[in-house]
Amino acid sequence: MLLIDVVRVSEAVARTPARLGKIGHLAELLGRVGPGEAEIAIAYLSGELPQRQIGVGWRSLQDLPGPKLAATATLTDVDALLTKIKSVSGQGSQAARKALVHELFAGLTSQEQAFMLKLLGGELRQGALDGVMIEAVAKASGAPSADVRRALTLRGWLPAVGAAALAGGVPRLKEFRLEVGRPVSPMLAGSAPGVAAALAKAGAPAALEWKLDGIRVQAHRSGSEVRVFTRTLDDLTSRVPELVEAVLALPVEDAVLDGEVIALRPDGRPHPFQVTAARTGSKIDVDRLRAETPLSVFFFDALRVEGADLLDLPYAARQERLAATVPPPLLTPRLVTDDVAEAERFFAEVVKAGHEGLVVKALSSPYAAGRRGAGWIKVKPRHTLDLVVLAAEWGHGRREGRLSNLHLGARDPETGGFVMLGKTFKGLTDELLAWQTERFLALADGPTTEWTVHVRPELVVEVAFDGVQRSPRYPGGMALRFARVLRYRPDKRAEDADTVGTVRALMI
DNA sequence: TTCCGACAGTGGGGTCGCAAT
DNA sequence: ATTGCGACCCCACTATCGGAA
Repeated sequence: MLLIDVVRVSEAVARTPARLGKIGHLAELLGRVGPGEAEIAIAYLSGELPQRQIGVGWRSLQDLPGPKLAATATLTDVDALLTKIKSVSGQGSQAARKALVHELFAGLTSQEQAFMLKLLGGELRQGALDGVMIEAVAKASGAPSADVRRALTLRGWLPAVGAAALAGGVPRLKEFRLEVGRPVSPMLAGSAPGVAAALAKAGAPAALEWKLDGIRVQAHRSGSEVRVFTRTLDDLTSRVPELVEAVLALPVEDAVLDGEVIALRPDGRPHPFQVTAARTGSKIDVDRLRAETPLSVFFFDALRVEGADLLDLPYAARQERLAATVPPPLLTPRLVTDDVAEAERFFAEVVKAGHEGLVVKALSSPYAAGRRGAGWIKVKPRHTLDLVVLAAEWGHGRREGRLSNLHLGARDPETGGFVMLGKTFKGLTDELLAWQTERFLALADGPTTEWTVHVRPELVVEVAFDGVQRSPRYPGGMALRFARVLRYRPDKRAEDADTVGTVRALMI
């Protein structure tokens, strides 16, 4: 199949707003792709590469050669070149990689170049990712989408699942099973503004588990072999020896467990997330780091124990198997209750202990991987500040032509100026985007670049955030974590905004 | 007919490893 | 030694479609 065929379908999908329409376009193409190229087509059309990452980002995509006139590149040709690009590493590799990227683009028409640019830049934005592609694979293969979804849960990679479905339908999909050593798509949590709302969603009684601010881990053990995977199914094994040892010490030969690793201080309170991230992100000199910043692990689910798959069992039954497998110090603290007041007390307790919050879990829900359903609901405390808008950046995609991303500042009473604490684009409705674009242009003042409009510091905005973290980037040495706009405060002036001192007092 | 669950899009801060400067 | 880039960790929120109620 030619690349141009895929490009045309991608463009049609992007033009079609209706999901069913997108699915129709995708399924039509999947119906005519050959078995050798199905995986490539599915990957490209869901914005991914069969190679996953190839070490080429936006910077490596500058200064590309001009287009060819005739579209002759096949999917196989392009795939082979991408594999070659990925395989290049070592001294002088950047020049070699650049030459190969050059070669790739020189063989494409301008239409194909535009597509590859977006695909490699991770910005395909055609309104179809895994969720839509699952339906397209189902339609093209004749298999129920539930079977496709189930296979994806167990395999974690849709192009492989889709190719199998197209080649062999339901029987081939049924061959995907939970395998020790191969990661499963992890179950994710939705969110609720408070404990009571979360209990209402999950249905009482529900289980409340501590939410630890660390790294999600899926641990697989088969005999003396242990492997650990992250939320995105990357292998983390070599970076977390403590976890490997803990799993090897369990009284089972065969298990798949879900949990969180976190760096705790000697007094048992958690380090800031940055400390855990730095520790789990390092693969050099892990033994030395381990002595300085040991990791603890807390498990909260069991997907398989001694040959028995537990995914379809209700939460309560999985908990029983977990408790029978893992010693109490390695279990995530939890409480089962239907009493809102008791739940609120538990929430206050976990926050006081320095942790992130709670995850509220329905007792009956199976391990529904990959979807943020109502089975698990997270609850976190929320801070707010009144900050001053210092500048705004032009948006992209559906926010094109609107000033979108706000630069937020706290008042500095000593200098009379403002100290930038970070940016946010979250919480803005279309109406608010239109309003602020107009307002900011009227307030424009100071240096204005291609992307940024600086404004007179007059508008006060109420911002919610999860915490204040140490920052190497911003002048105050601190930044807001997960900042989002709640509302503008036309009733407040810049002199009424919160000060740097207030923010500093919130830093961990 | 209305409601609501699932999805895609729009980006945020921080850290590491690696290659180039 | 320092810097820039790419890849991953953590993530919140709104708009929209289409099936459920």
